[in-house]
Amino acid sequence: MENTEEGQGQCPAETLLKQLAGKWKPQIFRIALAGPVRFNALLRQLDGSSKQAIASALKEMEEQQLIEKQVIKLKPLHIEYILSERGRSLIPIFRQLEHLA
Amino acid sequence: MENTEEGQGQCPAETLLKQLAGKWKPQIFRIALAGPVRFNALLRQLDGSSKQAIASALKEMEEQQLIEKQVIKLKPLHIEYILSERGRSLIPIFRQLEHLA
DNA sequence: TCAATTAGTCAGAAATTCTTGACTACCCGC
DNA sequence: GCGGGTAGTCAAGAATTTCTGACTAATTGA
Repeated sequence: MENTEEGQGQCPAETLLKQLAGKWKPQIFRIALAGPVRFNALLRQLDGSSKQAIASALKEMEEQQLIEKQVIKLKPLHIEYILSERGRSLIPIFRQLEHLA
Repeated sequence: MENTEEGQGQCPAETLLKQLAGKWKPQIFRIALAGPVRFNALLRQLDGSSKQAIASALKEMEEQQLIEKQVIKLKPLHIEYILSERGRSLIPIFRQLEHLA
């Protein structure tokens, strides 16, 4: 069944939990805390991950404005992902989640 | 493949996110904030849910000590689910998740 | 006794998510 | 041109999660 942008409007926390949770998103977020990340670097760091899963996680996180994509016009053409302003605003709650776990 | 208690030890936030996120857990948590809940009441409130999904969400949340099960020995034998101490300790972060969404 | 409500469990199908491997496209060095 | 690194996309199958419907079992009221 197609879930055509059908929102879970009753529960606001659910929205944010969906954006942060998932198989790879928490780790991507944690790594991005330390600075810009690149696609293949993530793939190497996240053991057992796949291009597809990383690409789709990054895409969703970009759509939800957690991260931003930056094209670095260098010799081999790099693409960096960094936390957006909204992403940075979630750092405190992410830290709390880490401490309360 | 069996995921035999293989932990995502690198990312502590992931642990908590997994416990709170999911299709029904955020809503169950939110409803439980207001007071004791019962199985069939949840089923009626959570539109589109199924016994199986609610039962398994409650079971997981109980294992993770977010909620507690209480048998009320009354005429038709009720079972109430209430937030445990750990569950109550997560209320502030849940509220923050709601406000930041 | 029959139907209804309580709280589930179980098996099978459907939906979603993830992994694997092949492939594209650009740039660089040899 | 060939191999290797950059960043992906696509299709197919596997794994996981969820829904549906049938069923259990105890209690209650008619």
